[in-house]
Amino acid sequence: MIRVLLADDEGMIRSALAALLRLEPDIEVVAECADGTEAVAVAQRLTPDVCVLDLEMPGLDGVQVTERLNRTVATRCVIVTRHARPGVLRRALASGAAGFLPKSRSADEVAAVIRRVASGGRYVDPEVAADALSDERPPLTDRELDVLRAGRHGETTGQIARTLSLAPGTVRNHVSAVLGKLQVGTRQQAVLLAEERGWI
Amino acid sequence: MIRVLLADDEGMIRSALAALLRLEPDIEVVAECADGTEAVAVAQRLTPDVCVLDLEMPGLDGVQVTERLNRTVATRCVIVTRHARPGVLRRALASGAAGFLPKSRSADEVAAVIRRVASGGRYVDPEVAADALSDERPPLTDRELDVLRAGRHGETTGQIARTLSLAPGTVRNHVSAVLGKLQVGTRQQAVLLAEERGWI
DNA sequence: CCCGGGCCGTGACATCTGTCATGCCCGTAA
DNA sequence: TTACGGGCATGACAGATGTCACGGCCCGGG
Repeated sequence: MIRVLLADDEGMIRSALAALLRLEPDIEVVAECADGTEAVAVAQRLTPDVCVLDLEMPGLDGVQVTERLNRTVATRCVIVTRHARPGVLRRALASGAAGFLPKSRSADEVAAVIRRVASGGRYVDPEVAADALSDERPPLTDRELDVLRAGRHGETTGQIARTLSLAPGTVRNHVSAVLGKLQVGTRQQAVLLAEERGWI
Repeated sequence: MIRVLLADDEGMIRSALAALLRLEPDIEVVAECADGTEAVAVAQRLTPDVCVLDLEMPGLDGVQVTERLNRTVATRCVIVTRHARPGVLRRALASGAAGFLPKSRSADEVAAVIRRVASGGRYVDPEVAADALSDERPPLTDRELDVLRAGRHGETTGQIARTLSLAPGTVRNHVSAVLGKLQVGTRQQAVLLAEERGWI
């Protein structure tokens, strides 16, 4: 019997998956969680064989949950996400995830991936993997990514500068470099593009 | 037997719901669609009793699909969405939807709502309805909303002005009014807030 | 009728943002 | 060691953005 923890902030898909998985004779859903923090706590208590984690969750996201669990619990994590971009896959694998499945795939595949991962294997969606190999890796430097992250929600340059302890001019310069590399004209467009590609 | 069409661009949830609904003895899933345009075409051909439509879809969104179907086919639409805000509910009901269900609800409820709608009733999620009554309606004027929409993706003021056939100054003035009303400091923050609240 | 209020459109002005040239620091190759 | 390249930080400058005060339009109430 494979003991599974399910974490997704979207109740409908979480309960639907749980119901489907309960129909499988060799799978037992031992917990359902609605956010990352809860998932970590519950997983540490129950030590499920496999954790199926949504990437986008309030509190800790799927990648952060995976990192913590890999350091503390003997469990294997499958990350499920709506935005299946090469950058996201890279982050997921770097965090130690054993499986990666876009939500564009059918629900049937979840059980199959769980079995594979539970038996010690790994699973990465072939299509995203192909993209990740042909690959565009972020052409941005660390500091440039920092600036984009700090300016994600339309923060003013001054605010970004304060959060990063920089002079406003420096922030503007990083932004300028980004705009050039990404061939866009606005900070907001740069942020949207970077989110789109899973760089931040 | 209630004949149901399911439309959602996220394959995992679509297939999961379909699988669960097929377990219900009185419900038959006659079609699954991945975008709005397809949903309209298929619904016109099959005339299902109930259409379950995701709000966020490529091509036509759930509200637009509902509008078109209400003009052409004898079917009833349930709109399902991840972002269940009063503004969204308002738009959904204005389009003639018979049901409104946030994705935060459990998957079990879908079948219940389908039955209710199929028998001529309406269903609106009580929690969102309460929010919509206590109500925050957009404090923004039509033109201000136009400007926000045109500037959604970080477009420059000049571009916005051109798409709306306005002088740049006018656009700036509308933006300024919005920033004041919404108590934020940036156009991007205003856009994010308006999207958040379902105003655009 | 005339007035007031709300919304729209516009231009002048101050401020903020992006561009550019520059200097610093560090790791590496000659 | 020296020279070079890359990333980081900064300030001066030009252009875009937001603020403000103004005038026109329409509608409903004295």
